[in-house]
Amino acid sequence: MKTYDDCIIFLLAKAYQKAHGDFKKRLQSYGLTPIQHLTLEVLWQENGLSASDIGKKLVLDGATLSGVLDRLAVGGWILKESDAEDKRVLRNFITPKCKELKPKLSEARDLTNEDLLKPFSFEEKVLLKRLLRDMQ
Amino acid sequence: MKTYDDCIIFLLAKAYQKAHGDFKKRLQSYGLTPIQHLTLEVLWQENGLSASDIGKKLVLDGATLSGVLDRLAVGGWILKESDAEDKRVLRNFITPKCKELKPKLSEARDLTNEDLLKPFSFEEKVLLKRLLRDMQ
DNA sequence: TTCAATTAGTTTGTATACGAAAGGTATTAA
DNA sequence: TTAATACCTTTCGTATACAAACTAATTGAA
Repeated sequence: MKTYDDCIIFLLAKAYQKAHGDFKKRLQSYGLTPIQHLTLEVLWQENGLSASDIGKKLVLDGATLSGVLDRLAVGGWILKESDAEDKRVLRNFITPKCKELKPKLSEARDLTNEDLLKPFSFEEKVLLKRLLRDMQ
Repeated sequence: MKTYDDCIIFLLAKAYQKAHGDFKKRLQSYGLTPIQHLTLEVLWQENGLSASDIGKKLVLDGATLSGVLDRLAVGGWILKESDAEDKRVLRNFITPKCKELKPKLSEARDLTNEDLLKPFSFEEKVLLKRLLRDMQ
């Protein structure tokens, strides 16, 4: 390991930086950030999850998610409702506006993914994803 | 693309999160962060570079680097000196303490890289690095 | 030469990210 | 039944990250 260009930490940082930046630009017109979009994605799969649930799925700190969910609520993307059985829990529900825009938003993610993987063959795409998963 | 687990943006985010977190832990006893370490690495290669120079090498925003260099100076890792020829430029120089600790700090980075790549064969390591580079 | 455009660096504002601690609620154990 | 423990969320502090606006210094073109 001589230079930062051969350092996996640096390479991952720069690859993530590019992916995040590209996605951020594509989402700009919607007023959403990448992590906000990702959070909505979890709720599209399973509406009404708590911050704790979402954090487990996305491997994200509760403190981080607290702010993300706040901004999503302020933006009218989700609605927080207190759980009747367990008063500690706040459940997060997709709003009609959010449901309506889902196809467009998912398309934005798909297009970004395609663009990012454009340099690679099918085999390379599969391999890259596997290698990244295996780092965990 | 059905779930975030097949999304390259998400996979990169999580792989980077792990690399960054592991490196952060390993550096904790030195009072350095990963990005601070990376900045020092640039200066070890070429002492006296300006913030602008470093930003070009690391593909980092000037606003970000401004804070990073400030904290490095406060921590006694670098010394800022005004350039005689161009008064706009601040050149950053490694301190003796920083030079002294370089072997230990480089070892910390190498060990983190080794740990992160432990799951892979030699061929997979080379391939992963190439794929990440080719994303740029 | 002069003045517009460019460059270097900082500051401000917004948004992650996480550790630690605080405050409220629920469960378990003695 | 109370005390200890575990859980859910928010707040605080620190550190990236970047856009935009700003000052100061330099360069380039008319």
